[in-house]
Amino acid sequence: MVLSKACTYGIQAAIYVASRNEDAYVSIQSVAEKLNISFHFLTKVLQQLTQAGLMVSYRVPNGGISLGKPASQITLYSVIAAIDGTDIFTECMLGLPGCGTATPCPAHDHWTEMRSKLFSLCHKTTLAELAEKANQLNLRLANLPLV
Amino acid sequence: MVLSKACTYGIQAAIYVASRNEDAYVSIQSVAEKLNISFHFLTKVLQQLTQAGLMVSYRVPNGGISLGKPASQITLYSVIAAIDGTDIFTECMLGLPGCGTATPCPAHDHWTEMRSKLFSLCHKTTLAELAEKANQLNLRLANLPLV
DNA sequence: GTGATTTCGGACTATTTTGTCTGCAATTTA
DNA sequence: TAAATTGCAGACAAAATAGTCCGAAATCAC
Repeated sequence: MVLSKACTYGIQAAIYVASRNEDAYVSIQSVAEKLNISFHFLTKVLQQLTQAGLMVSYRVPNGGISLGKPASQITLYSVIAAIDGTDIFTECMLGLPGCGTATPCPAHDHWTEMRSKLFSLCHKTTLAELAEKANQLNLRLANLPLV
Repeated sequence: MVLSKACTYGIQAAIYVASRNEDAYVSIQSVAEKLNISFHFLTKVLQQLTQAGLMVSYRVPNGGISLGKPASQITLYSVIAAIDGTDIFTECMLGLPGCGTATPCPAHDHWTEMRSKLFSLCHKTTLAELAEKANQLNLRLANLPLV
């Protein structure tokens, strides 16, 4: 799996919050229910996003979480970086320590190209774009089988 | 991490075996030492490659393992598929069950493009190419820090 | 102030991945 | 035939990830 489960949950939740187009807070509980994610687990994941400043939380009745800045200013990259770190954007495909331009592994060139594509993709993709897509056509966002 | 450790070990070992340009068998022990991988763990990984027909083993003094077919006919894809399976080539970025053309997730289009690039890259990259690169300039292949 | 709701923080359990160990099966060599 | 070398198979241990639970801390509504 390229992203950890925690990270995919975080992205899903972020998109969901952004897609509401409201400034009001949403409770983590309701997000977890909508997306079919374990509430307690999601709580911990979202804490990483608030600590990174991507979300703000309000610990109060009818409080919850909300985006820390405009959805158009939150990149997919920043969400991934806050949860999984930046390893996937820098790591050697073969996991070799010290692989780089100076001492490349055999797969280095191919992989560097892939990584930079992923890097720029994640940088230019914002929550605003993803949320808009989620709203158009009721795009799929929850961890539910299709039955 | 996009590939599991087991998978990176398997690829490294496969490249190493291919880079020897010999038909003779190599003991897993010596491969493990060269690449600085745990011998027993590598043994289990390579069993998956022999079961997939990518390698052949010879259980005998001075025996070991060897490629099951010409290095030019073993793709990076087949090695990855034998160890990690094909999930990374088909999975939704957000891990959503049932995400596809019919019911896409918001990141679907972007990700499908990345995946297909990865797919074709892994299909066109053969052990022969990687081994050749490894031989040119003594390219990096072992799990050793650079000191 | 009291009670309700909500996130925060840490401890805990479960599952998966990674790594280790031991004995066995196969086959050559002497 | 006996001994040595090698991969195979399964049991086991350790570490990382995923998921659960509970007691706070914060703040609003009354």
